[in-house]
Amino acid sequence: MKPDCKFCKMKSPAAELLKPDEIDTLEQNCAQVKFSKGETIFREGTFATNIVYLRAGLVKIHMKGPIGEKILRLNKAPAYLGLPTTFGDRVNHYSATAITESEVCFISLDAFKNFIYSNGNFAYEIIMDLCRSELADFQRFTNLSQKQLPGRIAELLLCFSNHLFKSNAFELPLSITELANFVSASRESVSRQFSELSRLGIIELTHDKKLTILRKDMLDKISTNG
DNA sequence: GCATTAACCACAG
DNA sequence: CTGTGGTTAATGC
Repeated sequence: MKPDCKFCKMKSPAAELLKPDEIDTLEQNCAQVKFSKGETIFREGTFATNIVYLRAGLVKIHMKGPIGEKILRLNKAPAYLGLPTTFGDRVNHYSATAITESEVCFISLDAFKNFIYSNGNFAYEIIMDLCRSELADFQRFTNLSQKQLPGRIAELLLCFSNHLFKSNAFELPLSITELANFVSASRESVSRQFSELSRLGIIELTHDKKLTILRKDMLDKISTNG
């Protein structure tokens, strides 16, 4: 699909700083693709030949661990999906899979590099973006490794509610098994934890994975004391 | 010891 | 893929 970068409403903060001639270059070096739920956008172990930008949708970033699959984070549009995997090495160190229908722009690596060399403001935005996600990751991984399971689950639900969906009611974007891979726990333990939270009246979870947070105050407490 | 936490196994829906 | 029950190893009081 032919992109229309000039008038794109989903430009990244960095791309907003590109000059008109650079936008033209971007347009000529960018391909827009739709992915449906469950489709792989790029796969661990394959060559990373493009910059991948998520302009719509929700994506999970995941990699194979010694035991099994590990979900590293969820990315909501707008976001670059593969900067570390593209600049850090020639092969992808992780995979990206669409969780909802998604729209992705593949940008030629050379064009993107040239923007970084020639446009300092652009480069600065990219660095900020990378730093913010590194800080968020540091926070998440220390919390993950030091909180007990109830705290990890509570934190995850609060994150969904506060940042991802900005609502107290939402549909769980991942299966229980995936949630377990996300918080580094067994699927059985996660399942039990949800039962427990329901039993205590803190959440309500229907069979079609619609979740409502009834007692956010309790979740906050569990997340903190985790 | 005794209690708690969470993984592993098995089996049913 | 989920949910539950039984069992078990590790850890803390």
